[in-house]
Amino acid sequence: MRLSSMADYAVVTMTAAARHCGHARISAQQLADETGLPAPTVQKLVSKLSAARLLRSVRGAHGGLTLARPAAAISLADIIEAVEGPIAMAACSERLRTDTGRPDCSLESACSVRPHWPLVDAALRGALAGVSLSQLAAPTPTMIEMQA
Amino acid sequence: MRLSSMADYAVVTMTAAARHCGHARISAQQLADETGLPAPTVQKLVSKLSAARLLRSVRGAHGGLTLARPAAAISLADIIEAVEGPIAMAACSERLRTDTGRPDCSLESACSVRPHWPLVDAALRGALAGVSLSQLAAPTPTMIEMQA
DNA sequence: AGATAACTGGACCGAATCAGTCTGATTTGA
DNA sequence: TCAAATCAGACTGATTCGGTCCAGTTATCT
Repeated sequence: MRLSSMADYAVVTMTAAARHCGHARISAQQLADETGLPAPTVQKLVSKLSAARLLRSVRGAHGGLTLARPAAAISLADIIEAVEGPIAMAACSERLRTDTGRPDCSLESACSVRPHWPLVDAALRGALAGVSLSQLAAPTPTMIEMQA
Repeated sequence: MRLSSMADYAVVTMTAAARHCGHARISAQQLADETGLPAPTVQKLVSKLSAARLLRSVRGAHGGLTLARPAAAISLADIIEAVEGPIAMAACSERLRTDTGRPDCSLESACSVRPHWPLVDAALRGALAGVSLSQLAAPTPTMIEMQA
């Protein structure tokens, strides 16, 4: 139940970017300086975040990064999925949607827990989707309401 | 956002134990046979689950395991925390409650995201606490409602 | 047009965590 | 007293992950 370090850093990076939204474009190097994260790590992160359409990047001299959407329209679930892939608690629930049907869990079709995982995943994703980037960027913690 | 294999197996093991609740005590070996998991792994799991007061173990000849509480009173959050420790998304939110205050994240007090993690953790835990073992043991998936 | 600045994508390596196994100690019932 | 079964800890091998570096591409400024 812990987040990977990369996903953690991604949240910090997006929060830093959100503070500069509306101002100028910000470079990956600048984000690294502000967050204290190593520059190559930030570069790797912004690549994934751009591919997921959370950041918009402008190349060339005086290029940089901006949020692709307003901070209120970006959720914690978006950020985590951009870096870690789809939210799936159990290995078998991830395979349900991705691959060839080749079994790796010895139980497989006989597993009674298996059909329940997608519902759990959805519940978890709902909780994370209820937290917006603008809430995370706020200096004072705000109430987080859960939604179905 | 993925569960560790051990936590995954713990859910499967608890589900198997729930199906025997009310009947006789069941041995760790029996659980291993039914779930298809290696016996030493199941032993390690039941140790943790017993320490967390989710299973009650009876030693000696004709000993075995039973649920410590009715399946409806055991939540997915209980099982996961028994195996993985407290639910904490970010490393720093775990340290908030556990240790000496020694910093390992270079941002520390200046980190603007930090105060928000406990709220996220609570939201996530709430979602997992809403899923009971009796729901997981049911052959047909049931609706999972979220609660604050 | 040339040079510079910035993002893009991949390969690579060291380290830490984790899954799994084994062995010995403890407890209970016959 | 013997046998059965759980309990607790250390150990090991492998997989994954964090982090870095490099070459390539694109756009602006002089």
